[in-house]
Amino acid sequence: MLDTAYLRDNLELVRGALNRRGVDLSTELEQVLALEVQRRQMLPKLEGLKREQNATAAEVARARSQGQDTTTLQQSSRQRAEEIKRLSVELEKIEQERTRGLLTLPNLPHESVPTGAKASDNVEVRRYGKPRTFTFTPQAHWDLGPALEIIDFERASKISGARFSVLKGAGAQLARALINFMLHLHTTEHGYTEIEPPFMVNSAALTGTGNLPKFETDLFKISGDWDLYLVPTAEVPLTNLHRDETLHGKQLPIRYTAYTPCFRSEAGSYGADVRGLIRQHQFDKVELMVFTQPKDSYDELERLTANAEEVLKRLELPYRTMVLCSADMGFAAAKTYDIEVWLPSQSCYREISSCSNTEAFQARRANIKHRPEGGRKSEFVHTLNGSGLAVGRTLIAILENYQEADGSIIVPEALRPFMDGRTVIQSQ
RNA sequence: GGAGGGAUGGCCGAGCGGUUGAAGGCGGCGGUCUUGAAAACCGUUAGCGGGGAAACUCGCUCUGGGGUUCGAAUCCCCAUCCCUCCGCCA
Repeated sequence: MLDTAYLRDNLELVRGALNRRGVDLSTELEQVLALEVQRRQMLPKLEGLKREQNATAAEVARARSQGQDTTTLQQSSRQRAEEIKRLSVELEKIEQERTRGLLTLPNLPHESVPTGAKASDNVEVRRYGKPRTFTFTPQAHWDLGPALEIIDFERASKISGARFSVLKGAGAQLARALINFMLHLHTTEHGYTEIEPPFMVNSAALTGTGNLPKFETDLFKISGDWDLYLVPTAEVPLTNLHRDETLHGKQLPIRYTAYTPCFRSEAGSYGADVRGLIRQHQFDKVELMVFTQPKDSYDELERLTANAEEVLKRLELPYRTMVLCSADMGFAAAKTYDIEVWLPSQSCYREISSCSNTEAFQARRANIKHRPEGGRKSEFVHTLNGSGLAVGRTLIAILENYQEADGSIIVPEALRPFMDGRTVIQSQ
């Protein structure tokens, strides 16, 4: 959510920033502005009436204690009460609409974000490792997995449908090892506290992160008389951990990591990545999440991104890091780095992590503040999140990058302690 | 699923129609005393939104929403959450 005071004072800046996103939001913006003007006209009027009403009530009490007649006072007060009632109803309607409008406006891109119109305008900022040269034609994971009997797509579709998968034997073990490896790295070396959150969240939590009200169709909602959705990412429960709280300045930064499954409807992605594990309705992810003071948030974004990249370095997987252009960023983000891992079968880099600074956008929605040390006034924190990493896609990258001519998979060294010392995955 | 009991400031806890934004305690902050500290004592200490350069000032807030009333933390209704007991249960 954008700050209305900032919006009023920097209208042209806001217009320009929103335009950079490549969608025309001027109608929504004008509507919010008009409602804001109305609100600021009505508020003083209403407060004046309330002040009079309070004074009258005190007067009644005083007159009574002196045994005086109060019927005239009470009469005028009763009339004023009606007027107050009428005005508050009107004001509430205006505020509701204003908030609704505000909730549908995306975050403003940071000034360091390159302007662009599409994904191909994203800018590479660094690259790690060299894609391996194969002496044979590398297979895709959707061939390798079933051949090794560690991924089963057919049985998954029997029990759940398309875009689901079953991991079996060494495949299941590999996924579990990846989760443990990532959590171990982030908790012992990167300073994150591990959280196991609920895997279902309510609509208030989803509004806090920006998934609602605009993107309900991306979510799986629990049917029946429940205000619950399956988590699309651990970002939602982690960010909302401190909803409606004022944190102490010295507590910050707070760093959380969590493993959760993630559930996404993938509405509108028909035909895209239909094969394999790339785009599933359910996938595992280890998430990184930071609450920080505003002045530190861009340093923290670099740190968090480096923490995610470290996973790939340890696994010796080639990757590149992109800064997303203004049009390719998510709704809540002010700046986003995507980390893309090399997939030999596709001869290209594919997204495996997305690390964002949302600045105060989510904090304002979720009402998460902090009181700076020594400072009097509380202010909103900045929140950051990133995948550290998507487990399914990491598993794909390992299968494809570590495959041998015979279809077996070498287990990356860093992972072996988490795989009971196993060094290779081959068919039985 | 059934039967009860709760929700008050950072925390504990009083208040149960009229200067109560809220006693008291704890905690925090400042001071006196002390070589320093502790103890003791004194003082101070909620948030949010308007207006104002500021001093300050107005409004809202006792889980949330609605109602009664000139006036609600206090009375009534609804919701949410928590607790206890019973049933069921990984």
